[in-house]
Amino acid sequence: MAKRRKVGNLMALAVLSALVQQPMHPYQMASVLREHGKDQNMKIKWGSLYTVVQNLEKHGLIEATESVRQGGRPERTVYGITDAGRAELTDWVRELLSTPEQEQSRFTAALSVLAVLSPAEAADLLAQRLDALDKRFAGRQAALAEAARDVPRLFLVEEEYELAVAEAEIGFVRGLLGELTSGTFPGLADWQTFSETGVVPPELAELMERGLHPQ
Amino acid sequence: MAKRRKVGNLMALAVLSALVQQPMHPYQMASVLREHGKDQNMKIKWGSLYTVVQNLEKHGLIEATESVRQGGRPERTVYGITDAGRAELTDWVRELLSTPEQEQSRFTAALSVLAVLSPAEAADLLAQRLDALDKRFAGRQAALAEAARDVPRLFLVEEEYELAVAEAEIGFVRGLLGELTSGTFPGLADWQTFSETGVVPPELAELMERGLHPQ
DNA sequence: ATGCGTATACTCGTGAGCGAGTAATCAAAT
DNA sequence: ATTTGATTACTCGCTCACGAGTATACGCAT
Repeated sequence: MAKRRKVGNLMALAVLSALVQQPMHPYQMASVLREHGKDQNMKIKWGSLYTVVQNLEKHGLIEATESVRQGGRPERTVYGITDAGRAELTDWVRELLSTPEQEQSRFTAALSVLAVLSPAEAADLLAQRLDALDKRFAGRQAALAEAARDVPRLFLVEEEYELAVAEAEIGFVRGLLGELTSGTFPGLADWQTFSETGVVPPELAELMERGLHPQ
Repeated sequence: MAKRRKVGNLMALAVLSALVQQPMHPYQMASVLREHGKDQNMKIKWGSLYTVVQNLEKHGLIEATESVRQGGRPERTVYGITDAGRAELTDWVRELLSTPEQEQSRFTAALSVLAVLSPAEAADLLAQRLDALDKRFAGRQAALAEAARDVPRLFLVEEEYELAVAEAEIGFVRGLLGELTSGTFPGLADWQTFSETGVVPPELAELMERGLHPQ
């Protein structure tokens, strides 16, 4: 599934959703997005913003409505969403919502090459991560609670989701770290000797040959 | 933090980790990665693979050791990792492991524009997602259990992590869906009338003006 | 012996993504 | 009065990612 969108960048989604409210010029989009806390999850890349706006216009999803100049400032082109744009927006949301897609996280990548470090160092680094995760989580949770006082849930669900996932990551890291520090992680001794001497334990060597995930 | 890597693509990490085992040529890297189930999380893009290998060589992290031709096949260049490459690998893993970075997920993006759909449709789509998630989760869990019979935990942690996160997502979606179908989601009535009539409830209109996340 | 499908092993062109730079305006400070 | 620093508002050009295409060889059937 996941048909190719004319404009695939997720920033395009944000732009379309901003323009549904009212027409605006690119820089204003950025401000609005920032106000709505979208920049928390998605850093605003200036290059992308203007490229995306161009592409959206090229594909008729938005259109330049007017071009204002105030003072000696560079001219600002105001864009509005078209019917095609509105259609694309809802269709896109429908797809994103209904069909999960496995995305590659950097932490997953790190875990998949965990064996290049020694167990002790891995534990140390995981402890650092856990610390950072805990702090960040507390902050975000507080901010969410604060916002929930006057913003309806509907506009906070994405943050709730992120926090749910963050909590799961914290749990996982805490668990793994616990196993490493308590020494209950299975195969810890083999990993230890391998990292010290570079010697691959015999039962592992055989696995290397035939591949880890045989069908 | 997160200093710019000379080669930033995560496929480079996979390549380096493959070359730590033994020198090989690009196509073999792909095979090895596929055998180790890396293609599950990270689809192998041929263009990227060869670009990444080139870049790694350019920056001295790997080097061409020999160039074999067998039969009339195109010549295969065999690459080995350098000391600089080994250093980069461990340094990179250290960073990835210790410092969390918030990544933008497509589902988060979808949730942040949830209001463009009607509550009923949102519920319907979330139900579809939940279904897909459940199926995929069961499959992956079974595969993990199967693999765990002869592969050490050390090489399965990344899949355990993914499953932990997947479980959290399932829980979140199930919860949200429940609130929508049972009607207990706060502000559901407002959302409903807005989606039918396009009328923004007064207490919301005011929020729009001053921004959702004021500092 | 010849055709056909599949595995091997890349190459190349396109286009997307983005950081760093630019330049004007405005407010406050010296 | 003018220097400084922040805010507004973009532009440019490089790099990177990647899909689709290419071409050869091998095995198996006809």
